[in-house]
Amino acid sequence: MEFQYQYTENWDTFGSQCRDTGSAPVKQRYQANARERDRTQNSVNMAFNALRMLIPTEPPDRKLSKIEILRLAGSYITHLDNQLYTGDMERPCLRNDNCEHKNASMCTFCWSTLKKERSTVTSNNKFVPY
DNA sequence: TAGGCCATCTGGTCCT
DNA sequence: AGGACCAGATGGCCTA
Repeated sequence: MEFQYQYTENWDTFGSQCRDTGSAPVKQRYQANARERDRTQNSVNMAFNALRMLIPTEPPDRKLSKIEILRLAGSYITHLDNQLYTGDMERPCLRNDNCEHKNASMCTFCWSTLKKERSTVTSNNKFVPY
């Protein structure tokens, strides 16, 4: 492909280029690129931002990559599910034997809460964050 | 400098 | 036919 549909803010300039090349598909491709940009920015990224807002972190404004958002969201759902299962919101949600993880370790979110509550965590603490 | 992350472009596929 | 969605490619930026 000789013509590169690089992003430009100036549609007038781009339009004239289209006319110069006499290529209608070029304009269609440009418009498709613009739609895809808009979809990525306004749909995909906003969804990631909305999901990010629901994930507690320390500090709260910690920067998360998209893959981290997805992984932590999954972990957080598991955390909430565990708390719902035990019905105890005060104690850490230790995993039970029925879940896929056989070891009784503390989840990231309980671990984070515990660290905030205690100024120091003793080295012989049996809980292992996952 | 290598690796991770991201935005953007692109072409294919599916849907209306 | 045109738009939405998706995945691969690419290049730029940032950080350890």
